[in-house]
Amino acid sequence: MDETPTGAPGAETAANAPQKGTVTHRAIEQIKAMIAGGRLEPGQRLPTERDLAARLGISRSSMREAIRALTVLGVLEARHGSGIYVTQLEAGDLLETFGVVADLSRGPRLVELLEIRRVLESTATALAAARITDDQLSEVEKHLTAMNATDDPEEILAHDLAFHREIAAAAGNETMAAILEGLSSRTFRARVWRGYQEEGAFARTRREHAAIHRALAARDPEAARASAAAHVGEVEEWLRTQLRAVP
Amino acid sequence: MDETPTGAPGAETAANAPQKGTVTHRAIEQIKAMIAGGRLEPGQRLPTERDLAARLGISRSSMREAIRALTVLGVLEARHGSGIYVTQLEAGDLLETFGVVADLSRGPRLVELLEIRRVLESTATALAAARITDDQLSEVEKHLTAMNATDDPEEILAHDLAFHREIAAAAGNETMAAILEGLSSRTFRARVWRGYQEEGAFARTRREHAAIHRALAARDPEAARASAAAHVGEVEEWLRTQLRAVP
DNA sequence: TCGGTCGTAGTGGTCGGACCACATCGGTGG
DNA sequence: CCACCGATGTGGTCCGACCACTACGACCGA
Repeated sequence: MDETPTGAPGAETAANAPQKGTVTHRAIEQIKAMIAGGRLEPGQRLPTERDLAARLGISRSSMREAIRALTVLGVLEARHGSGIYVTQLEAGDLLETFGVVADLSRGPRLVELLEIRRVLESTATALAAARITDDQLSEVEKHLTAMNATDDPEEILAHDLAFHREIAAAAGNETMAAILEGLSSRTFRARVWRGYQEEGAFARTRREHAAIHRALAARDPEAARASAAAHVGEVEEWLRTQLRAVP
Repeated sequence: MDETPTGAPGAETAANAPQKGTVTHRAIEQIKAMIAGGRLEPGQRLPTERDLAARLGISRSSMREAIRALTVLGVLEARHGSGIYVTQLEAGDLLETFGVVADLSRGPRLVELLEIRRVLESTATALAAARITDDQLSEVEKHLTAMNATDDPEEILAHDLAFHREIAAAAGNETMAAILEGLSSRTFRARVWRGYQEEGAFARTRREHAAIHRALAARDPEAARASAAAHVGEVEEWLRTQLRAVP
């Protein structure tokens, strides 16, 4: 796959790629390649930092930077005193960084993100309407009633998040659920939500949630898609006018 | 705002976390917070590694790991000999890592990713049908004809990618375009595409591309959405049967 | 004066070593 | 048999040195 058996008695394995970018970048690519190539399975333990560094012929410092980067990306997981492991490479592991995108985006980007969320959320809700089990539905209802039973913004937000999370989970596409999770991350949600709810949108939000739940209970994908799209669309439109007013 | 007059373990220093996780993790959060809080603008130059390390009271090594991680995430950009800068925080900068997700996903995850691509691609194509300019349309046509004029798989793939890239760009949602870009990254596309095209799907692909182009030229969003969904759906369905056959 | 050249200071990139904090496992003694 | 404890190995942190590159200004020749 990547060997270059050209002479070179000294170096054997992995000693290819002349000198692209930084050595750390090279190390990152090597490890990613090992995983993509199946030489490292999810959950498997890697050699020690010192070993890895020696194998690629770089210092431990540089190797640590590479490992740290992959850790932040959700590809690796370092356990102090134990070792370095490949994550399960589940959607949740890898897409956690999606929240960073949402948190650092501003202005027009926020609207774009909401547009994407509208598309995905409506699709997920439609799928959920067709697949949701009774247990999952009752879980959704739990958060719905809890959300309507309090007026503590923090609590409302928490149940709101859980409400949509349950629906996304019921859609059966973990990757989609993970992305939606990122698009609803605490900070992102808080930034937009705060202003939105301050304008007395509680009642409207409540109606929209009720409509979504009704569609789910009726197992009506079309109604579910429409109500979810409208729900996100309301926030989206509000944000759009906000940006127009205060550019 | 947040001076740290050396030492003083008593802890004051506006806005600082006690001692969660690793110091590197703390540094990452601090820098992210600085950007999210507007204290660091896109394109702005950061203090030197040595300075930053001193300010947060950590070693340069740890600070370097933090910077490296943020660099890989597309938040920062290090220029050898010059300094460290905040990226423009455009969709492309931050979502580059999305390609990693696509490259490392396997099995059922691949289908999920294609499902997401189908949803987003069809939406983007529909939007493009309503907004595309004549110039952009001719650009799309260029890649379409070039794609049909050769039988070199590599070249076909390149023009295929460009074809969809142009359409995504015409949709006017940079973030969506960036995500789709990641979902069509070279390696991801190559892994799925290769097998798909080996089964003589060229003709079918050609027809589907023609249909998409026709819808765009007619400025017909509905037709565009349908043809794009069908296009991705074909690949998706093929992959689904593949996984069923060889689990 | 103008233009290019060359030093030099400052920056990120790399390295090696040292020590600390924690997890794990085996042996020990009850 | 179990609880304890120490040894060992691992990642986490720090330090100091040096290299490679960039930026900028002083210098020199035309």
